[in-house]
Amino acid sequence: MTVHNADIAAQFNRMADLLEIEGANPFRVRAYRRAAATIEDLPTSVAAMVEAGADLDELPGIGPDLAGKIREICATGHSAALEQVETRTPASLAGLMAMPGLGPKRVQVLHERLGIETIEDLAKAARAGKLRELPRFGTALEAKLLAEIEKGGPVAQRFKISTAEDFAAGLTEYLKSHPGTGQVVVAGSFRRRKETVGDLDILVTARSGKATIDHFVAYDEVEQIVAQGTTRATVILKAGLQVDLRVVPARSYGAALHYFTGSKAHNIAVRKIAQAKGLKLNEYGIFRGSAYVGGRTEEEVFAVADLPYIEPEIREDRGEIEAAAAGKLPQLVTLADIKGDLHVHTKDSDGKSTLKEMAEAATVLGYSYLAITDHSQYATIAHGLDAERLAAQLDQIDRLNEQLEGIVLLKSCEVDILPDGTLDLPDSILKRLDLTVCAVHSRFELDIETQTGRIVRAMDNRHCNIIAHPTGRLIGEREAYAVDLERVMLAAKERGCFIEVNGHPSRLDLDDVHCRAAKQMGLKLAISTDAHSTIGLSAMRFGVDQARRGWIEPGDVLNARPWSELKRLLAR
DNA sequence: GCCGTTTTCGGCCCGACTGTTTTCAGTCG
Repeated sequence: MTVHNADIAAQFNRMADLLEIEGANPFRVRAYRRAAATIEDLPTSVAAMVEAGADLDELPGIGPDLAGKIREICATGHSAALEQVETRTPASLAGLMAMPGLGPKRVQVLHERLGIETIEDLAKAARAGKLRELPRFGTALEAKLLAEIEKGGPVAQRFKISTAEDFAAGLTEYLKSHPGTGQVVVAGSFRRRKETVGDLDILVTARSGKATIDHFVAYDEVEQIVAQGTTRATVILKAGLQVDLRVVPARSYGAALHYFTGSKAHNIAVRKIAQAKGLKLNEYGIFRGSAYVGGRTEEEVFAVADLPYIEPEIREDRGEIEAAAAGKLPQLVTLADIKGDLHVHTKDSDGKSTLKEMAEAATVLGYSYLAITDHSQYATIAHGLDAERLAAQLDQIDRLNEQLEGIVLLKSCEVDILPDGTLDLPDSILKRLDLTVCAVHSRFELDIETQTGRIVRAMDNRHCNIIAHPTGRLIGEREAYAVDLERVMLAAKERGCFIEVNGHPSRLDLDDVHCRAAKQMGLKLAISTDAHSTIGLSAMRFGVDQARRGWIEPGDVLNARPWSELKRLLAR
């Protein structure tokens, strides 16, 4: 039995939900949620830690009690304490809390007074007009819940960062067009550049909140106005994306930007520091008593806590505050550091653009090299290259390089890792390449041992340089295949191989947590786009964002180096 | 349930909006 970190986190989150419904000590509830978040963010397997006899108390928010529950879940798959709670409070009630308008108190009332346990029970009671009779329920809430259920219930839809960018751009422009509007900035997880966002949090400075909000809710993409006051409003766009707007005065801009950028855990940690210094920090500024003492810029907010500016991408309370206090913040990699792209396709396999077009587009981006990595023969559907066609392409690249100025095309290939872990092309052709990118595109269903062994075996081939999109996941479409990434990364480090951060917004593979793990083990990464056209080259920014979330610095990145230096690193 | 420059007990972040209330609880972020 494999117990995943997500399984443990799910049990702790359910425990928190059910205890909250029971009216337990809110700080106890918070302790379960905090522990769940800690475990979810952990790049190593908690089950493996338990097996190795590691001290779980070392993890933040995990004390003796929760450490015991973790060990129990790892050993048995479940927690007796949770089962105990579920005998009193059905687990399905946790699902009811996902309904907008229902929190722990109302769910408790529904359960106690009407015996409601499921969404179906809730629908029945709402249709019978029974909800309106309950304390602190009314006809408005009853109708709202029923409408939500008939719409298909709560779907915690998340949007890819690239999709969110589309909506954010249009909205930002629209808001800026309103007279009297000052700054307009999208905060929240969007600003922290998470791979997906659940909603957009937009912050605006303006003289009149009401005028700004009236303008906001009149946006032609608005489907529904969820809430509308004088300083904030919430709407749902026709595409289903929720957008929250907050209006603050200019002197609160920095404090509000910090507050609404989050993450929540980061904010709490900073606020605690301010509080310890006798100051109050909220979205309106920094206050001593009731006197405003700052908050116009984010720098002022951090200064209150004696901290330097912390980049939004790492504000997750994963050690950034301690690093800032110690003057050890990473100098995060930026798009400007990137010297070339190491994973792109052309018309020769399944791309849309020619070699020359790709080279020219890369030149425009200021790159000094571009690795051409068309698919190998196994990928028949992608018109993959066999040794003969690849040889012809290599000759063509040689000829093209003689004409090109300011950029060099690197001879490469995205070679399939076959089910047995061998590579899809013979060494006789691979040895002609400047570098070889290897990837899994088949047999995703293999068990974790076999899949991991397959990838490690591929790296045993001395021509293998970079493992592309190491988990194969497609965000919102396909789960990662079962693979022990830690073992893959360690094997890569031992063999002088590297791992890719695929910048395609549907992949972003490695994820942020494993980028950080790679850095900690001294494994360098390639940030690549997997572009299938000249337009695809622009996805580099998403890869860089993901790497930044993983604390990656230019020195950790293969393609932040000039080709002469990169070439030496690739020799194995 | 965790945690400690307030250290083994007593705290634990804070404000806006809604609906239902007639001064505020519940929810949300």
